[in-house]
Formats: sequence, structure tokens, C-alpha cells
Amino acid sequence: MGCANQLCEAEPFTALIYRRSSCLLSGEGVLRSQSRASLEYQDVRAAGKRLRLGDLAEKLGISTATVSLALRDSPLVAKETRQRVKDYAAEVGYIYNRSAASLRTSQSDMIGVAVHDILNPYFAEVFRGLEEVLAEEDKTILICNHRDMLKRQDQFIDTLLQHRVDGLILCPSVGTSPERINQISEQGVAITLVCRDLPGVQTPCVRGDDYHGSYLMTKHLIDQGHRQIAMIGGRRQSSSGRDRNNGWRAALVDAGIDPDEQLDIPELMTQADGQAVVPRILSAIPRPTAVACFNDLVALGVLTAVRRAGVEPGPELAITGYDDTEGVQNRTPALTTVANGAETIGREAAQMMLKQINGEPVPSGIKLIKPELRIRESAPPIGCRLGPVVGV
Amino acid sequence: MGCANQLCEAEPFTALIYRRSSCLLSGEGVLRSQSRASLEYQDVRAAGKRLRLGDLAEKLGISTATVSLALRDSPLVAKETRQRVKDYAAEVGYIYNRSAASLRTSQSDMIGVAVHDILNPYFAEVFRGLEEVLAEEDKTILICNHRDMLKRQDQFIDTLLQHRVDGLILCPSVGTSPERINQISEQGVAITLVCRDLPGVQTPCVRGDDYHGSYLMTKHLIDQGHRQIAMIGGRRQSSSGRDRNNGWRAALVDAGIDPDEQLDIPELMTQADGQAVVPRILSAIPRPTAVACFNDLVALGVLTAVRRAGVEPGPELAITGYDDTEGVQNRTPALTTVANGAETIGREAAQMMLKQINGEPVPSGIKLIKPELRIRESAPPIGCRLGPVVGV
DNA sequence: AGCGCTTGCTTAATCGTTACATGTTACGCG
DNA sequence: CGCGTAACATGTAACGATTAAGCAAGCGCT
Repeated sequence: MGCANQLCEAEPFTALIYRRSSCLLSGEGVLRSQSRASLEYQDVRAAGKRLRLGDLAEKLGISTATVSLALRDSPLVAKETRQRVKDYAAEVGYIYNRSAASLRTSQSDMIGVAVHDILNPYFAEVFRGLEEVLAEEDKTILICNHRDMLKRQDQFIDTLLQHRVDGLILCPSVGTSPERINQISEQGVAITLVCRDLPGVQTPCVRGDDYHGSYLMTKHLIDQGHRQIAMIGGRRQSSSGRDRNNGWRAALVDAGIDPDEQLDIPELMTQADGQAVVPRILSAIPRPTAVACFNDLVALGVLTAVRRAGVEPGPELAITGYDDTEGVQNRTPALTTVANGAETIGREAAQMMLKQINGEPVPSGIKLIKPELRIRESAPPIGCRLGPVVGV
Repeated sequence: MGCANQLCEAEPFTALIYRRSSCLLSGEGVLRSQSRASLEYQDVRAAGKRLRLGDLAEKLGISTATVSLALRDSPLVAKETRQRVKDYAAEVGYIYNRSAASLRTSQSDMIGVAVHDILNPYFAEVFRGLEEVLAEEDKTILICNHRDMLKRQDQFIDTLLQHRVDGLILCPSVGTSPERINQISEQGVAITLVCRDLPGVQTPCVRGDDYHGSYLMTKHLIDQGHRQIAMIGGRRQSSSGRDRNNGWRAALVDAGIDPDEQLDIPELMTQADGQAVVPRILSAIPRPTAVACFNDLVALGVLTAVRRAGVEPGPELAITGYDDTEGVQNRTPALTTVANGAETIGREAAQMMLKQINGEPVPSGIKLIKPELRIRESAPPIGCRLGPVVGV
């Protein structure tokens, strides 16, 4: 796999500086330039300062109070005045100062969102749902990737509280204490949990029905004739890991099958984890005929490694995922999985958050989004020899 | 593909409310509770209010100025006093109010990051690099997904300016005007462009050497014996799209091949785009033997659809990607692609940003990160019949 | 003692916006 | 005419931190 080209010999990702024709002046103060020759700013007294409400007021010959109200479209100001103010503000490029407003109102119009892995397409979808709703209400979203590190999550929460966020949407890190959450909530910050529940917490939660989804999936595998069904991945300290595990157990028990503890392998979350665990699965005695994975990432990892090991994913070993993330229907074989309503979860959580912020009554407790089985190719009936899709 | 289970009949993603044993009181004012029985807050005059510097000062019998300085570890305050203040603040759970500080200092310690698609694993990697560096300096990151919609990008920039962000890291949307960027920069907000360059802009830029990477890749395909090489995807209005296209052209011309305009298909960015374009590729006359895709997503889409069409990706049609995003080396066939140093780009951009903010001299112009060819299975030598990896 | 310097803290003036309590008109009506 | 009442607009005091300028005490040195 040697690289034929001479340029590949350089060390990876070294950086070259190319100069543009129009050169940027470097050195202190360049970007904080004092010269403000540009049109609209000529009249501001102190050069280098931005326009304030007061400046607009002075120009327009009205008070700052009126300007403030006008810009916020208050009915206390005559329509005509409102328009005049807004037009002028736009004309001179006035920039509202949220720090000042926040200080005064102790509202920030910011919502913090913390999840353990934004790179996981599943969360990306949740995020899309959140953003869709919150952007509509002019909320700014602050994101944190805590990677299940409690310290990072705590740091992030501290920062958010310092910014006086209106609310916090949290997929709580492993180890999060319910007391901390309740305490923050008592401080007047709206909190909604997503994806993972936390026992003992008094804030709303929106998540998929992991137990039920996992039950459905396991039952499906049983219906396909499987008896040796492994359950791999998921953290037992998170509700999703626990619930999906319990769903698997319950389905087995309901079918009169004793869960084989050797086939219960927790703590895997990523594609790499999925790849790494395959030898263990293939060498188990008796060897499972189906593997129910905690999420799609793990399933894809398993799929890859199983194929490398010379076992054909699907016909020779059924593999299922969870989440139905984008693209898994296009894999070979197409992944049988559980759609989790990620975007719906995001939207619902955002709406719940907005209600809390506006002081509207919020349906208390956990809101469960109903999961849906997506039957595709990676978990065919046992013994049923589906040809691989790849033509040969 | 009917679903056997009765529960699948329900409409998708309906939500059920499950009540927790400990019920959340609903109704106005619950979360803005006035009762503040908890320990440390007993002494605060107005119930429901957070502690201020002044409150600490009063308790400690010193002035707010001293408290402020102490918390920021200023040498102007005696070491002993500093410790006393910090200990007490921690003890009573004082929360710093950034709005107030921001208002006073017109610094926010926030950095805005806008890209066109955070769901693209490539940007996720850039983001990881950014975060790593910026978190170190206690900067809060604000994210925007502008999806190449100028309006969204503008809205986001407005919001950020209102928040008085210290800096802006931007993968500029198609249509972004250089004047706007320069103007913001002149207002004292540090700006660094990433991934995409913008002619006429006077701010630093960190990006991959798209021209060179694409050249390398095309040359590699030519070395493998290909002559009919399609270039698909990329927006001509973005520097990355243009440069990768030009690299392709240059490599062809240097090899004495005339670029076939029919094989130059722009504007594709996603997996779906890649799938959709396949019929057009397969029906081109003469049919290309290799497809150089703008990015990995497009390549994966092409790969899927080509296989569906009964053509074996790799041996029968060489396919290459760009970015070397996570997991593409595990696909079947493993994707030949160009590593783009995404995380490096993120880190470099963040460092450049920090320097600008601190008024340090910034190397001007464009910083190019050197690309690296990753030769794998999806683009084997022409006529060379690699067996498919899937065992049959 | 007197001078200058350092150390450690305080005073008080901001920063730009908003909420509250008042003004000021103008107009209709008894 | 004079009063009540809308309809608009304004004056002003916060909000909570930062920071320049100032003050007081203590020290070393002549």
C-alpha cells in the first residue's frame, strides 16, 4: 500500500502558509482597529465604540425607553414611531447588546444542550429536531459534547449557569447525580432530559421506549427462529442501556428461553467497540445465531468484523442495530434496526423546554416516543439462505 | 416487509406520557419557585435571587472590588484573602454572572462556529479539533448549521454579534460576500475561515489543499490505468469545489488526457446525491472506468447505487472519496480516499483564533493543510480483478 | 522625623438595556 | 369650560460586574 507520489513522503498534515495578494496586517491592535471610516459610524462620538440605544434615541430625538420598546415592537409605542426607529436602526447597522439586556432581565434566550456524543448520527438527528423548534423561537443553542465524562458535563453546566441560560437539555452523563439536576431546576433553570432517564429526578424527560423497542427486536429475532441471541453494548448505568437489556431479557423469557449471561456483553458504544468484540462472539459456545446490538454504530462494527472473519453477516449471523440512523438502509446487507424517532425526541424536548420557560404547565414525568421495527436484510430467518446482494 | 407485531400498527413516533412516582408539580411558577429553603441561600435578602459579588463581599467584610479581583486570582489581592474569597464562594455556590461582566468588558469568551453541515462526519472532526483547543482556554462555543443558506448564516452572525462574541470561525456559506466578512472583522470581531476560502477576504483561513489532494487522487487513478475519470460533486461557488475540480483537470491535462465535460458533474454533496447520479454515470458513453467523488458521502452513495445496479464497485468501477471520514476504511470495498487533516484544520483554526483575540501577530493569508492519499480497495488498477471481500 | 515605595484594599463611575412610575398631550363629553 | 381618560412618551433607577484612581498603613532608608 505504498504511496507512489513524492508528496506523500512529507509528515502528515503539515501546514504551509500561502500569502494572499492582499495581505493582512499583523500585529497587535490590527483587528481592534480604531479607524472607523465606514459610513454609518462617522457620527458616533467615541471612535471604536458601537452604537447604543441612546445614540439612536439622540438622533431620532426621542428617549431610549421609546427606542427600546419600539425595537421590541411594543404596542406602547405608536406604530409609526416603531417603524421609524426600526428603519433607522437597520439603516445605521445598530447591534443590539444582549449582555446588557440579559443583565437587566436575567433572561438570555440561550438553551444549553449537552449530549455524550454529537458525532453519533443518532444525536445529530435529535439535534436537528431541537434546532428546528428552538431556532423558530429565536433561542440560541449552546452545545456540549461531554463524552460521558462527568467532569466535562459539570464544567459545561457551570458555564451555562454563568451565562444565565433559560434552559438546559441534557442527555445526562453516566454518573450524573439526580440531586444536582433537581438543585439546578430549583434555581429557576428549566431542564429537560432527553434519551436517557434519571431516577429520582423531578424534571421532564423525553426518550424512546427502549425497553419496548428492544423487546420488539428480540421477539422478531425469535420469530425468525433464533434461540441463541446475544445482546451487546450499552452502559448499564444509563437508562437506555438498562432498558434495552431488560427488553431483550423479557422477550427471551416470554418465549421460554433462558438468557445466556455469556451472551450479555455490556459497555460497547462505538463502531470500534463493535469490531473488537467479534472474536468473543464467534468463539462463544454455543455460538449465537443472532446479535442484537445496542445501537447502529456497534452493529456496523460487528458487521464489518464478522465479514472480515469470513462469516457472512445476515445469513450466517443475524445482526440488528438500534436507532435507524441515516444510511444504514443502504449498507450491505441493509441493517435491520429499530427506528427511535430521534428527530421527534428532539422536537418534543424542545417544545417541552419552551413551555417550561414560558411558565406553561408541562406534562410531568417521562414522555416515551414509540419505537418502530425496521425489518431489512441483516437479520433474515434462520437457515434462510438469502443470497448476498453483491452480484458476483 | 410487513411488520408482524401488533404495536407497529400505531402511527409513527406517537408519544405516551408515563408518570413518575414522584410527580412534578405543573403550572406557572413551579420552576421559578420562590421558596428557597436550601442551606446556603438562607441569608440572601430577596428570596429567589442569586448571590452577587456584593453578597460575598458583605459576608466577608470586604469590598466587591476585592472579591472580583480575588476570584480572578489577581496579584493585587493578598494571597490569603484570595483563598478566603474563593473558598467562601465555592462553599455558598456563588455563580459568576457573565452578562454583567460582558457588559462591562465587552468581552464574552464565546466563539461562534458556523459550518454548512455539522452532520457531515468531516465537520464533526473539524469540530473536535476546534473544541479541543478552545475548551482549554475556557471559551464557550456557539454552533450554527447554516446548510449553505445565506440567510441562516446571516441570522446566526447577527445573533453572535449581539452576544459580543470574541471571534467567529466560519466555513462560509455559498454566496457569502467578502465585504460583509471584512466589515465584521473591522468591528473588532476576530474571524477565521475554515475549509473554504473566500477571495477578497482579509482574514486568515485554514483549509486543506484541495487542489493538490484532488490532483494526487486523479493522478493515482491515471497511474492505475484509468483514462475515463469522472469528477462528481462539489459546489463551484465554494473554493473546495472549485479547487478539487481544478486539481482533477490539471492531473488529466498533465497526463495528456482531455477532460470530458460530460464527466464533470457538479453540485452533489450528500449520500443521496451520490445515489441519484449513478444512472447518469453508468449510461455515459463512453462509460467512465473511475469516479472521483467530491467527498466520502457522495462516494458512499455512488458505491451503494452502483452495487444495486449490478456493477461491482472497485473492480468494475473505481470509486474514490475525499476526507477519509471515520469508518470509510471499513466499508466493502474499503474506500480509497484523501485524508484531509480535518482535526488538524480545527486545531489550527482555533489556535489562530486565540492569537487574534489576544492581539498576537497572526500569520496572514491561507494556511494549507497537506492532504494525504489513502489507497485502499475501492479503486484498484484497471482490469485487475480483485475478488469481492464478501465471501459467497 | 520625613520621604518614597510597596502592599492591600476601597470608592465610585461606568457598561447598555429594561421596568416602573410618571409626565404630557389631545380629545370626548357632561 | 373643565374633567376624565386614552394614547404616547419619558426619566430614572436598577441589573452585577470591572477598573481607574485613590487612600491608608507599613516598611526601609537617610
